[in-house]
Amino acid sequence: MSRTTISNAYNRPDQLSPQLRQRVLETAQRMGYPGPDPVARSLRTRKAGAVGLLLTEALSYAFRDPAAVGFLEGLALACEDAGQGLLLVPVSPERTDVAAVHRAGVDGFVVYSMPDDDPHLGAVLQRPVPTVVCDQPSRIDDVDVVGIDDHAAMLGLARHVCRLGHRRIGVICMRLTKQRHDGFASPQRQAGSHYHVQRSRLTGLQAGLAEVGLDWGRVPVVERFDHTVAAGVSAAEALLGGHPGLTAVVCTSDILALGALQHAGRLGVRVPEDLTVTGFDGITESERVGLTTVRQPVREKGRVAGQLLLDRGERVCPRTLTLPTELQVRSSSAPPRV
Amino acid sequence: MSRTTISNAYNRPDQLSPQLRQRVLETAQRMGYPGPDPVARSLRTRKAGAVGLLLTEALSYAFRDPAAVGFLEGLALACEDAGQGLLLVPVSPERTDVAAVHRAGVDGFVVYSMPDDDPHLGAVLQRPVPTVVCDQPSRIDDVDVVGIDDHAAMLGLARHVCRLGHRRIGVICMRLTKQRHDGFASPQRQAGSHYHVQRSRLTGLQAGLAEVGLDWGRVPVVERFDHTVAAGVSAAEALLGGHPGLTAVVCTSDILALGALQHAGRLGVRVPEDLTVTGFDGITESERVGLTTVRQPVREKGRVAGQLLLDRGERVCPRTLTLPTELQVRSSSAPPRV
DNA sequence: GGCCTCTACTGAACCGTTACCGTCGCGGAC
DNA sequence: GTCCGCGACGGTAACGGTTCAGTAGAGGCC
Repeated sequence: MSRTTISNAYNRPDQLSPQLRQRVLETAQRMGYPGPDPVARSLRTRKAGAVGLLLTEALSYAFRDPAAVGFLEGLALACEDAGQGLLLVPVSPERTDVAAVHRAGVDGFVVYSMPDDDPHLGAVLQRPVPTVVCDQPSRIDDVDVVGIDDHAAMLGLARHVCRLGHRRIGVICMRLTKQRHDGFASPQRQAGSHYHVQRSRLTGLQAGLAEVGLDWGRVPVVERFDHTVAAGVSAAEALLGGHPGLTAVVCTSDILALGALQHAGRLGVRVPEDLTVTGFDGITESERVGLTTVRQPVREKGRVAGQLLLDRGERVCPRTLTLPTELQVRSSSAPPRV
Repeated sequence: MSRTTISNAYNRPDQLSPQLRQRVLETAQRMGYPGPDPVARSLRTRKAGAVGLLLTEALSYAFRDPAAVGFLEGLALACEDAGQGLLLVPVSPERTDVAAVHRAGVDGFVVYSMPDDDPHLGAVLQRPVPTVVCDQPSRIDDVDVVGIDDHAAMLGLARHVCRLGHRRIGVICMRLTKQRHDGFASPQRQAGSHYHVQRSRLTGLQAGLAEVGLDWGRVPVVERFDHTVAAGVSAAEALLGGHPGLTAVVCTSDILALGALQHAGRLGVRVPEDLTVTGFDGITESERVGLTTVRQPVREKGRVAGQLLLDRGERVCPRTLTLPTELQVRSSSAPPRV
């Protein structure tokens, strides 16, 4: 019996008589044939049926960040709709081991918020498959980009804080380099950050403060490598400890802001009466605690990234999608005490 | 130049002289050869370099469940350590479309908490690759199993509640069938549940209540299809509305318990003075709100599942691992008012 | 009966690698 | 001078499918 007939029995039931098909399947069952091999099929059809995802860091890290999980959810949703798998590519955190990218049998890649100069990104671009980059500007041609306008969003938040009357403002931000650094970050360190998202948020903030004449060089910025509530606590401690007169703490993520709130609570500092605290992302928890923040559509971002990758008809020109953000003014921000 | 040499240039630098290798790579670059094709390589080496994961339902659903996210994190961690990818297999929620399982190019599968009779599970077992099943007993030979003892864990919780003196107890549980059903669930409906986890927790509870002479047939059990805080709220509303005399509400998940707490708060019912509420899972949020619950090591579960799949030396006999759980007594449980 | 069409099935060519083994040239030992 | 060993590289055959271009036979039509 010919191989073609077997193939048809599995893939094109209408191409052969039901009884022959039945006979083929029974025989296969009897002989312990497990059905067509997916890899061989992929080789021949030149379709892997899956999308590769490169996450920032150690995978485990991403799963603790609600924004990343939301993104993942949206992306998974898009893949599911298209019947495509989603392959989490193992990115060794420190190593330059790009082999995993080369070994990924996928029809396209989504790169989520990687440091600018990451070798993995380079490896992805070498691969002859379409790619969508998230939260990262791409000078590279032929690559779709989806993200938000971090600069403008943070500018809006800065204006809100300034309009309330705050002039003594401190900042807590996420990691700026791949190397661990916990402490105050100078303007040149900020400018040299590997992470586009953090850079943009800081420059947005800077622009906002400049509008009311504040000198960015005098604004204390505390950086934390870990992105956890605990890191937010310790950052707030360092910030308020070194600058007791601050009336507002602007954080570049909700997680860090939650930590700042927690620290204020322990200190007996009332929010917002004594201190204004703001975040960024709009995670679920932020609403519950009344955190003023910028909501960004993380789930939508993932979904759009997936669709951009999968729905490309014969589209050739790369697209750049900027999703809207929304300033969420809640109860953690108020005018400073006179 | 022979193909073998090219292959060696990429994969076995020690097998050829540096200058030849250099020449090969340069020529490849110049000719636009993107490096060895991962799919063809997989076909030849019979290794896909990835593990497939089947999640309960629509992927998107899982990402909202902290327990599932924790599991995913642990599994991703294990895969990352082994340099393996993690493929999220798109499981169409309602459809019996098993094709995605057949098309997944993976070296093994992890099946996470699927309904007993799910056709996808059957399709996985047909595939000639090792499989690890989670939170599900497996009569099937040749399959590793990892999970917790839901029955015993819930029995422990039940004893705690009974020892406090509660006798008028209501229950809120997650979905028992794939078909949507929101409302009270009779004992036979419980017994007919497709979800082993829910079944075990309920029988554990039943056993615990039986020890103090309570008739399970008289214990109201409210089922909710959606696993959200909002569903917990509405379930608590139905439960307390129909049975005003209850002194304790036992929930089979923390998420639902959070909803019950919320509903109690809105009602002005004090916890634990007027009402005891318990959960299950031990998610982060449960600690913050002081929820009495059973902590299960979700991350560890994922990690162990991955290791079981990847580390199997020449082990043949299937293994069953039962991870420990821990009763967490917090401030949401107390003796009933006299 | 010859021609044509249609259905049901088959043969052979690829898809892009890697594993296995053979060959070739060279230097050193006897 | 011959033989052996070794390092470096090349040839060939799978790996397990799908696809495309057939072919055999049945049946309809003139």
